[in-house]
Amino acid sequence: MSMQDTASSGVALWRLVADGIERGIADGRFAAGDKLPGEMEIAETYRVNRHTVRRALAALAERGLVRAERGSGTYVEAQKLAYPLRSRTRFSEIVGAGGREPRGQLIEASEDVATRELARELGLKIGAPLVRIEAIRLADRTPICVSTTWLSAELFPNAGVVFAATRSMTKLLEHYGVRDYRRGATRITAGIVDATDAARLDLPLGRPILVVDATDLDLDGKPLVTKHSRFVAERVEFLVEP
Amino acid sequence: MSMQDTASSGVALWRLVADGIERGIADGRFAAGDKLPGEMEIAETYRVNRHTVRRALAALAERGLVRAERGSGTYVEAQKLAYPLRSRTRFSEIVGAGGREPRGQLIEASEDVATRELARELGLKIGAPLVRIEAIRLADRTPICVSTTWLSAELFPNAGVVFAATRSMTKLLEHYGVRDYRRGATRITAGIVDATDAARLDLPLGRPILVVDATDLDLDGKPLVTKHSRFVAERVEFLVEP
DNA sequence: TCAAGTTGTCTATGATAATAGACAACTTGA
DNA sequence: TCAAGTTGTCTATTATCATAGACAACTTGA
Repeated sequence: MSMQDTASSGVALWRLVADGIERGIADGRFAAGDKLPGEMEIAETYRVNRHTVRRALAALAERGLVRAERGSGTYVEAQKLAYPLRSRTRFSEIVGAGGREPRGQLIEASEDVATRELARELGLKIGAPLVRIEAIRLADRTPICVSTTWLSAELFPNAGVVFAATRSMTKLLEHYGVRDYRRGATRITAGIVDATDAARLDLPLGRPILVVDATDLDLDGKPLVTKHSRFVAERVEFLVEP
Repeated sequence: MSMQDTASSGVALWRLVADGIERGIADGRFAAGDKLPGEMEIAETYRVNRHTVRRALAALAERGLVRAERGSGTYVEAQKLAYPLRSRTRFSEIVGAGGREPRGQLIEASEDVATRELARELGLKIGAPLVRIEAIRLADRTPICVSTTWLSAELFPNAGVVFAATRSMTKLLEHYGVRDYRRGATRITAGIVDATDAARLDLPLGRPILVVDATDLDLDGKPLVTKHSRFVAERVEFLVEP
């Protein structure tokens, strides 16, 4: 097939194929990490030579949207989420700014008691009653991180139920009358994903994760919540701004 | 310059040029009937070869958006004026609805006497005194039609002078107290432009014209005026609505 | 280990895109 | 009438687009 057959549109065939695949990624037909159909299969669906498909895939790979693995297939490369670390950090706003849809999902909510570290972070006494929320955050359909959040059970009774309903920490705090809050100390380390998180993050074992410990404060500097988050390293990129 | 130089976009250069010119037509930078810049000038503005510009213009000409005239230039082809044929037909309203400026121009006004056909159309006796008005109508600066209009000289004395002043048949009738009127029988045929009309319509000899004979009636059904109009076929399109 | 399926690379061919130059044919205005 | 400017047409060259076939290199699952 030559460009004449497409009514001589002035647009190269490989570009049409590339646009089609990109649309498939954008609208979720091909999710991040998914394996695309084989080059031969794509060639057949678009009625085009395999080399033309390769040209299209090369263009997408150039932009980092897909990644070819010899002998295995071509995979949708999850674009890294640019995650600015500022005093005011809202997951939903960050994801939305990237043109993606933020989602939160409750995994588990339970009661807990403050260890010495948790007590210090939250300004409570050791053994104070806490609510522990295990949640996962996604951009579009791609898991970005799982985080464990602790709140004082006395200040935020039934916080687990509220989070399950709102799916947003910001809205949870609003529910208890917290109009605004800001990020306190943030510590970042790295590690290897464990089996539990791997399953939750849809990630193979052995992959690196970014571990973030942070405490959010109200405007008076009083601790509200403290979190222990594990980000998929290959899906996120922290931006530290001056 | 080759396609590589445009970051290998997969879109042919001539297509980009064609799209640019088309946008210029769409947003009014180039009005209908306007002469486009010369091929060389376009080539310089887009930094492409003249032949690439010619390819772009050929694509636009294929779609009827422009028309090249050897030795003169390339012109924006006036889109055909959609001319609905209803019982209430006002040239100025039809042209205005298309976003173009209607104009009328008196060519000649003279006295005449009713032939048998004119007498029948106007409900007068053969030989009755008439006013004959020769006028041309334009949309923007493009001639659309020339029409010969006959009115009773007794009912509309000095009609020629009034039309020269008002340049509108509707206003002429208003001047004589006719508040409203409607279209009676309309007959449409086609023919070839004669030398006189060709000059008036700025049209080469041999081009087809639409010939419309119509009589306008007042609200009681009494004939007011009868017309013999010659429309430039390539500039107008009659719409017959149920 | 092996077969099937995948991506990577090579050669080859024809059509199209884009460039370049030259000249013909025509229009316009001085 | 003439010069300048316009579009039309021709040849020619280079690069890209698209196709086709063959085989290598690799992964995966049986």
